[in-house]
Amino acid sequence: MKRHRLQITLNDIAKELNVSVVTVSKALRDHPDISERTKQRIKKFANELGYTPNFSARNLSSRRSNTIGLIVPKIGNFFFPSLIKSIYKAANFQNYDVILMISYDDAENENRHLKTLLSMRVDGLLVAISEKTTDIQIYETIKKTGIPLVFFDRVIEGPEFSYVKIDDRQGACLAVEHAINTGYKRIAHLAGFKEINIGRDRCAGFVDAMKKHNLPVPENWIIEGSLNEEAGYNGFMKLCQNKNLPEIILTVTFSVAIGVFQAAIDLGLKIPEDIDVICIGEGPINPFASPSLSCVYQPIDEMGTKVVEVLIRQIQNLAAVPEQIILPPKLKVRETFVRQDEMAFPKR
Amino acid sequence: MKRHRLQITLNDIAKELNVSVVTVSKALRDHPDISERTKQRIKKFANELGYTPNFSARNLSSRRSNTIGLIVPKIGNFFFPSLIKSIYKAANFQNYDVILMISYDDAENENRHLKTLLSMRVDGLLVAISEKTTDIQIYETIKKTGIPLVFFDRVIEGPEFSYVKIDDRQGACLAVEHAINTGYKRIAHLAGFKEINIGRDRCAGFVDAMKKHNLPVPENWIIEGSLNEEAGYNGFMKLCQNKNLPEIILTVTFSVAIGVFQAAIDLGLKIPEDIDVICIGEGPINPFASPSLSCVYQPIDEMGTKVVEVLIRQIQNLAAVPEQIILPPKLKVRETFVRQDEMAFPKR
DNA sequence: TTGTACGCGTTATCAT
DNA sequence: ATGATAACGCGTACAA
Repeated sequence: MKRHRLQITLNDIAKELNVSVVTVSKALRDHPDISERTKQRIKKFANELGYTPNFSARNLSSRRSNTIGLIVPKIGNFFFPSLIKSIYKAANFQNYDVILMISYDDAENENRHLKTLLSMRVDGLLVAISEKTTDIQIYETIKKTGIPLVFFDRVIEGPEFSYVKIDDRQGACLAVEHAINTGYKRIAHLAGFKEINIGRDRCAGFVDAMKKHNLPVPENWIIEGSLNEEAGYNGFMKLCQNKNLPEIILTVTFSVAIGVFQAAIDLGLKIPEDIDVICIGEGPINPFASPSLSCVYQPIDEMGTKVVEVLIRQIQNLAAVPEQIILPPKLKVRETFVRQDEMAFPKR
Repeated sequence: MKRHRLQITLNDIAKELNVSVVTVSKALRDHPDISERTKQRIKKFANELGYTPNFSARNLSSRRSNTIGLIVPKIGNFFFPSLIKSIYKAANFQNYDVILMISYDDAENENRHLKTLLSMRVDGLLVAISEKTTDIQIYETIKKTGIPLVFFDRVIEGPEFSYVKIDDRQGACLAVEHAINTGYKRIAHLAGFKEINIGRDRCAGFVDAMKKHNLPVPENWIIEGSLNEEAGYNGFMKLCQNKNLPEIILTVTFSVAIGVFQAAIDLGLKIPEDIDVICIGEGPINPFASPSLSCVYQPIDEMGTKVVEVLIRQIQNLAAVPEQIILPPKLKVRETFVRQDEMAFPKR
């Protein structure tokens, strides 16, 4: 299996042009050392030969990759693809390439990807942890090694870590208060697991609002589960085993809401007539589907921009201490939906 | 901006353990040369130190990356995320890491990503071209350089290229014949641009079926556009400017169908009562949304598996000539929907 | 302005 | 079973 793919190197160009490797290297990188004339000559020739710099060699020698690693738990929903786009945009603007990996909400995958990205010596890491991530040892190690690391959305809390996230607690609270203002009193919550900040905080916000308005929360009206459609489906089914149904359900994510819709179909329940739904986070539920799904809007674009900002500050050693940014959510009564992914993507 | 991140190297371990670098290298890679005892000793120590092999150095020295580059046009729909998952699975199973890049349907992005991946010296490339890709020069160059390259779904046709795709023409034909069998005669097509195989072939299939059944196709009932929601929205609006409306519309993609649904809402048209829709490709349109959206199912999983197979064959030089695989589509009358992205993700 | 020498961390080859 | 040496392709420091 010996292959000889003739990748052009600086050496090849140098020999051919009767100059030194260094000259070629500098010329191609627009180093001021080299005269405009030779630069042009070298560039032209390199181009003709189809020269592609060797990332590894460059990386090894310069000890910089100009690359940041990005790990997300999933891409099958609305939220992360939008966020990824925003991160790409911000990173490219600063001349960083992004290497994207998907953990599929699995802690082992996440670990493996972290190691791969570390071995690539990315300049920094952007991570939204998986739902299953409980062992934070690797992150402590990374922290110790000094590699810039910023969490977003799904974060590990602790003074030593940087992150950018939504104020989930307030978000949930907003949603519930909206429901209450609309006239609902019997409210249930399909929650995320307590192990992850999102599940924890949003549930706390739910409880906050209910307490504030002196509304009771039957124990079995808070159902914990994953953050995906399946959890929504199962959670709703479970909820419906009770004799007394709530009037409205707050779901921890948009995906969970989708699952609820599906379950409602299967049970022959109409939304919002029989039971209503409100959720945190939005997505491409088609407007014709539910006339009434309100939600708490997450400032996705701002989050992407901010998290890249923070990371780059760290990469450039401008941030001495961890930064923790908490963005405000906003209530949004659904009208129409614009899919961010279809927006034009600006050039670098 | 001088940073000293102490990345442990083989050398560090070697010195500390009073062995040579080579021994450490071999031990960590389970080379048969090394005795079990020293292997254990070295591995244990390396672990304690948190050693992470340097991808670049390894890559440079071994001239293999064990990595394949993957470029997709978008991730904001159902199709590509599912496909990506299937590709990941297949690639990981063969011990390849995947580096994913997104072109956002922009030819420049695609080019830039290709160069980045080439510079990383990935072992092979998997590409679904952007809607805007017309200049295929870079692919010819890549082909000449001998780097394994396999297109999927959105492909560049030509005997010199390998690809795995759906039989789009037959798919469209199937869809239209289903519509005809259902009783529809007045059928329009929101098509993709002719520049891309998908737009071309699916439109041809549409025409095939109409001709076969002696049904007329008014010129303005074939409307070309992009493959996204926006195109569906605009296309439908344009279609509705005609005096005579079709009974059903075949959309080139699922995303386009979504756009049609949205436009229908805005126009106050009911689907399927006023006008029906059928499409190629499926997605998470909620079952409660449209009782009648049938579609042509694309064997996503098989496609992902196959394309990785073909690529790895090429990487291992087992395929002397380009391979072109065309998978059969299948008509699917929608009942319920299972989101592939939420399926369990098998470990490597 | 151009070139020389060396090192980056790893692996392959060839000894011992 | 273990080790010395030379690459891999490029960038930096310094010399010419």
